[in-house]
Amino acid sequence: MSISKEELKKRFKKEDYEVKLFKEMGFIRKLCPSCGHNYWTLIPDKENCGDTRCAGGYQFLGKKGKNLDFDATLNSLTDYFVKNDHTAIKDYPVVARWRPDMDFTIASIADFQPWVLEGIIDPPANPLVVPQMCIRTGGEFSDIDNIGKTARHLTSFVMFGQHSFNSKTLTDGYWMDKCLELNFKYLTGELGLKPEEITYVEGIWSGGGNFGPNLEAMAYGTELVNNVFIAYGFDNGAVKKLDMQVIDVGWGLERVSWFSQGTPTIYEAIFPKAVEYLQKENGYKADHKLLVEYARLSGLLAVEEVKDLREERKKLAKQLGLSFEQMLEELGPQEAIYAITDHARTLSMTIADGAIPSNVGGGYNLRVLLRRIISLKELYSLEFSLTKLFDLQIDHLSTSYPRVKEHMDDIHKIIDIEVKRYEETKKTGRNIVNQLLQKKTEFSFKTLVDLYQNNGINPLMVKELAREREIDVEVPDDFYIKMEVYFAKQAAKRKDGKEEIDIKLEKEYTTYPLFYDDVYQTEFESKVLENVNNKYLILEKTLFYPMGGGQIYDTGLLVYGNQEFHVINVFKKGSTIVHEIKEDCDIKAGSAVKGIIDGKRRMTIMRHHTAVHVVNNAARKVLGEHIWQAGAEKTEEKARLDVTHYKSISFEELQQIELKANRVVLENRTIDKEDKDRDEAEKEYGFQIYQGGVVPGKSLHIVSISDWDIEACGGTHLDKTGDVGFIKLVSSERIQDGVVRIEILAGETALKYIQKQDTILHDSASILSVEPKILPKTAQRFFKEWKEQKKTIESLNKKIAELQYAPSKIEPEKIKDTFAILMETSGNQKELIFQASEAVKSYEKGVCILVSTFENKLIIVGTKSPALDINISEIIRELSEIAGGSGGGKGNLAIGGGPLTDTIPSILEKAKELIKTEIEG
RNA sequence: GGGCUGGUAGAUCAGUUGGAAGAUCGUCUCGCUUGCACCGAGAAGGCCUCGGGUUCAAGUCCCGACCAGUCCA
Repeated sequence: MSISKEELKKRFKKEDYEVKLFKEMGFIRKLCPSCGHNYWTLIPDKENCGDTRCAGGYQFLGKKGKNLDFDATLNSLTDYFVKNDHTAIKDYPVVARWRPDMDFTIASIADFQPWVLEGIIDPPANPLVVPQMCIRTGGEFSDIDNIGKTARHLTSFVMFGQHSFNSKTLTDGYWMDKCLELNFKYLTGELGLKPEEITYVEGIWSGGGNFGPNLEAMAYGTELVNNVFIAYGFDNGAVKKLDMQVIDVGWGLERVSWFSQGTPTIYEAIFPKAVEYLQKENGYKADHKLLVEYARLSGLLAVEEVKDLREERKKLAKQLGLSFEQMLEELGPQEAIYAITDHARTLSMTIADGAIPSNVGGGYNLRVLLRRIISLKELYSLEFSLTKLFDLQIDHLSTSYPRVKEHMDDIHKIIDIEVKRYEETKKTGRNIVNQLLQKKTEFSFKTLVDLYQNNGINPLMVKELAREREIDVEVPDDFYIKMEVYFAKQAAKRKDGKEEIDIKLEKEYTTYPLFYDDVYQTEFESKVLENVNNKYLILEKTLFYPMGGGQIYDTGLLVYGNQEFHVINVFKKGSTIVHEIKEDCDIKAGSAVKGIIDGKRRMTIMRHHTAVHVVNNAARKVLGEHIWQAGAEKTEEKARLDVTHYKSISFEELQQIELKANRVVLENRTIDKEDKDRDEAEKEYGFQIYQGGVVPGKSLHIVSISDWDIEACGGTHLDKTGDVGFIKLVSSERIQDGVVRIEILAGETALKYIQKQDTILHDSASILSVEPKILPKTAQRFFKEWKEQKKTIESLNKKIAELQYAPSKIEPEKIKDTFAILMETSGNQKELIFQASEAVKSYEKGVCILVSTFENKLIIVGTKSPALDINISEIIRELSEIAGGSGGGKGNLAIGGGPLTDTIPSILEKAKELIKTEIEG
């Protein structure tokens, strides 16, 4: 399926790239001797393609162009493209809830995958532009460690998407000629470049099984924008033209802004205030000349090719006439400042859109970012206020992305909690390392790996702590790389969505969903459109709700003449609703059938579903604005709702949520349901409607509970909140860091649950013969008494043993100079141990073997004086075997036993014999 | 999504091949000393997270649940 880039390259000839613009302007095609790519230029004797490495680094630094800051760049691009017949649409959240395959939005085209690109729904406009904020915390573009060192990489950036869609039905778009014309006009007209300063480099873009030509615009040693034309895909190994051809141009907004300002790095071009704040607080003044020189050359860093930049940077230091150490000392703090400001910006953006730092998924990347901020701060002893830093970045983002400011409180709160958590981790880490240091002075590689993987203590922390005790711990230079080798990479098994039942339909039908019209209806009449294998029926219209949106399917009957068929599963295949029948069913296509759904079951499911919507907002009201739905399930038995939250929900909070939810039920609010155009709905209500993940389709089923909750939801809902009856929150658990699950019951299931709880309470109270309301107090009293009495018994037993086994009270048998006490007694194992040790205490040479029956088994305990040299463990083992068990011990004590309770006499007999043999011979 | 680690006194943690639950700090009492980590003597404080299983015997071994921490995609 995948073909190498080299092979793809052969498919594209000069003609495939020679757009109208090139012909009209007289661009000529040349081959770059440095990188081997073909490129287009207006200068006949141009020596190279103009890409960073070919041109010897960035040439625009220190050169002021149009001087557009972040927001001005955004406006400039938007205005230009709107003027040129594009529609500017609202950006999508950076948390990619509509994409099960990714955590964060990583490109503007991601907004339209999969449904638009697959032709299932139309794009919101065509052509369009979208200022899409994207998050990239690693992967093929840059390692997180390199942020700040490369002058150009950010973990969050705006991909200003310029998209044009072309298919049989989408005819308003444009293709390469127009795209390059627009591109050229923007670069020359708006950015003020001279035509001959621009080169276009030919390339092949490929991704996700598709590919196409692309032309990168270069100027002053930097790539400004890549014009990608997704035109081809594969069909059974053969190349085919795609039904939907898309222009995917992602303007790197920050890159363009940086270019126009010519600052040393992208960071001071985009968020100068935050960078300045950190510099000022620390009295840090970078050597500007050095910085510019470094930044110019930093473009040459082979970030995309190697993970570890160290070797590359050593070469760079040499070019700057510095030793590597000197360079680190000069630039280290500055690079840290860049990284810190970058990370704060990304955290602000992501948290605003509902992400939470955690230990799984995308949340983990956020945790790493925050921990890096703190580590870098400590490493360079930087002084600054985190709050102020975040405030500055929130401000910077909020001009163009006002929602960030709206979530300012959440951002501060979540950061605060996460910082505290990190401090806890470091504290326990310190304890563990210090304990290890008391025991040993050497740390093996394995120990270091364990500390890192299990406790989050990185090797440098170990080294640091060891140094305090003047112990040197050797940390390999390439620790992290070694570690990866150490753990042969476990192939991550991606769970592939859901198992879809594979049935072949003659064609795709659009089943009319009756269940939206009147949700309380239970009977309908319809016509069979197709019967597959006498097992699956397709109807013209149906009341049966198919599995989807976390709501379980309906069950019921289909009646044909006097025959009844049970519907046991209902699912959607495209726009067709398929009914699975339990019995063999030979109803022919075209027949009229009557459908009856299990109304009681449906009603329960609807109660649960509506309850989930009610609880969702109640949770938001109680816990905070950062609450987003992270999953839900509604069945007949119960409903559950997963929401994003940074800690466990307390019992009190759960009760508060329950109270608020039930108030909404009692207020009997109206629930409106309407189908709305997707763009219109998004525009009107925002992305908040996508609580349950995005539902495909051009139009959305919007369910709104008056003044409470609005969601795009394909499920069936009640007309009034009062119909829910009553909501009971059963429990909450933290299913992972950052996500809590609430279990919800509604209506009769809720009542039944309460009754069950009531029974438990009633039964417990009657056992103790108390009123239920004083049960806790009574339980507490009993528990306390039980503990006290346990202790009393223990101390009494000790006393009894002392008295009972005093030398005056017992008559030991004398074998040579040894006193032997062999007898049956009563008590549990612990009591026998007391007794036996008490018995031998008074003798220089004594041995005691006690046997007791306890819980239908024999317990045998033996003790001896330290001075007596016999193998007590062996004796007890032999005796225990008589009882059908085994035993053993160590030192002066041995314990054993067995199930045969009638063997006591023979055990005592044997005991005497064994001891005699041991002592006498 | 895939792993890994841990849960024992109020806190921080020991606990050997399964065989009598421990230390340090803190608390309390007494003594000494007027003091901001003083010293001495003593005491209280444990459903060893929970539920199963194996065993004569489980804090310890096996399975499951819950809680917490952590690493990687």
